[in-house]
Amino acid sequence: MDITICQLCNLKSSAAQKLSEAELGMLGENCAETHYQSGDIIIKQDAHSTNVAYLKSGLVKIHTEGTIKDKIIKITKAPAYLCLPNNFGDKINHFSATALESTTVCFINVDMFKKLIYENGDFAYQIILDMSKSELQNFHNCLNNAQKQNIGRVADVILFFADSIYSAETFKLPVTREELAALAGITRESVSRILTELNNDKTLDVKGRQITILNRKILKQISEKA
Amino acid sequence: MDITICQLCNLKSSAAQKLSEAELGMLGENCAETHYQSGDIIIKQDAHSTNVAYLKSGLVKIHTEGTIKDKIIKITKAPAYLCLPNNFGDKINHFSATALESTTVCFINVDMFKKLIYENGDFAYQIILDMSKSELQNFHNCLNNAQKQNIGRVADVILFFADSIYSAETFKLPVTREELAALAGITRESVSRILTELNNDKTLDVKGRQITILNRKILKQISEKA
DNA sequence: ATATAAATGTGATATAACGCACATTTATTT
DNA sequence: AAATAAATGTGCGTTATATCACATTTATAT
Repeated sequence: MDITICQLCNLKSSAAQKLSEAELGMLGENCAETHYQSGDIIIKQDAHSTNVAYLKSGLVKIHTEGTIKDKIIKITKAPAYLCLPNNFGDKINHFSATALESTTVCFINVDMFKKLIYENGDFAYQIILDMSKSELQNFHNCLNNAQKQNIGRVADVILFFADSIYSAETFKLPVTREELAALAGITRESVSRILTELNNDKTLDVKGRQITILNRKILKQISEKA
Repeated sequence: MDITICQLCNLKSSAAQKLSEAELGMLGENCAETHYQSGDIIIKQDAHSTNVAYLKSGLVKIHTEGTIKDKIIKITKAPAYLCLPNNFGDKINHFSATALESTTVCFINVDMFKKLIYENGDFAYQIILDMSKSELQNFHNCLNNAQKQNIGRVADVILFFADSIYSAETFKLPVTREELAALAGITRESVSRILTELNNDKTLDVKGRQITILNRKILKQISEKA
């Protein structure tokens, strides 16, 4: 395993920011940085979880390979730990993670990570905070996919990219229509039809993967009520 | 706040089992035990979260009050912390918790809980383990409700009660058809129709809320493939 | 014990969404 | 540049499920 200089890293997680110089030194000795291109698999479902994955830069999708179709659980932007729950308990990866753009991931030895939790309360608390936020986010998504009709789900996904990923009213989708469908939990065809409809409405401007929100108010209404 | 004698409690959480006598003493001084009857609200959505809720005995539903209909996120059996993510971050309850039977809950001062995380690595690690398991469970539910058709969701809920709650092939549902529907994310009418169907099939024996699994193999198949 | 409310079952109808087929556009490869 | 593959859009029939309406049973209150 390569040695990484965590002390000099300017993309530390909120938890790692709580570590002492000595602890960062230990972390660096048990940490390997890896680069991925769009489409590369970072974490493979059902494999044995060997390391904690920290997404230092880039964008990934967390997904499960179902018997029939893929379901995208969520899109995660750096900085973030990837699927921490994979690393505890049964230590089997319950999900896959795949890069959606050029990304950098630090793999941290689980035992070292555990050691830091044991020894540094500040670190442990930050991890708990992270997990709490992540779980609430997941609940939100889950509810979303449970009680809305298709157009509402699509509106929600568009707003998610605009607000949580790009912080912009215009952006290029990092996913295919197929993936957008897997994220919203609907079919590719329905995504197509709905985007066409929202484009005709002048709620969105859709040019391939380039999306511009033209009427945020309406989009939000659709997301909330439909 | 009443003083509770945590040292003598024989229903300690896996995390609390890691505490020293002194720490248990502190915990007891910041802990109040409350009893609830079926239907009583334990945690109210949107309220300010003031305490960590530990479910010492009983059964509760975690739910959100949507604009139109209620959605039951999950059913939680003692022993378990109730919605830990509510207590960190924004400290607003994102969910409600309501008793489904006679239950006992210990309310623990958040600052004390935080102190224990900071000071006792074993405790912190157990909490992280708990949260990991809980999150994986939630993901499972979420996927369930995302990719199955109604009969599969109902089969899943029945298997959940049989395996995770009662560990028995015959049991009395602790919920109405309406709540069963809110849990499966479908309508009350669909639940009725499906239970009738499974009863006619001889997959289940349905007598009101008394359910007996007659053909587990088929039920499992339905749960997995439909 | 009777009255009232809540929970449940079931038919008829409406509708959202899927699945299929195929045309068309956009990427990728050779 | 040409050829191949992948991604996307769209019409149409099918289907699962919601919704509405009302009968019936079960629970709760008076």
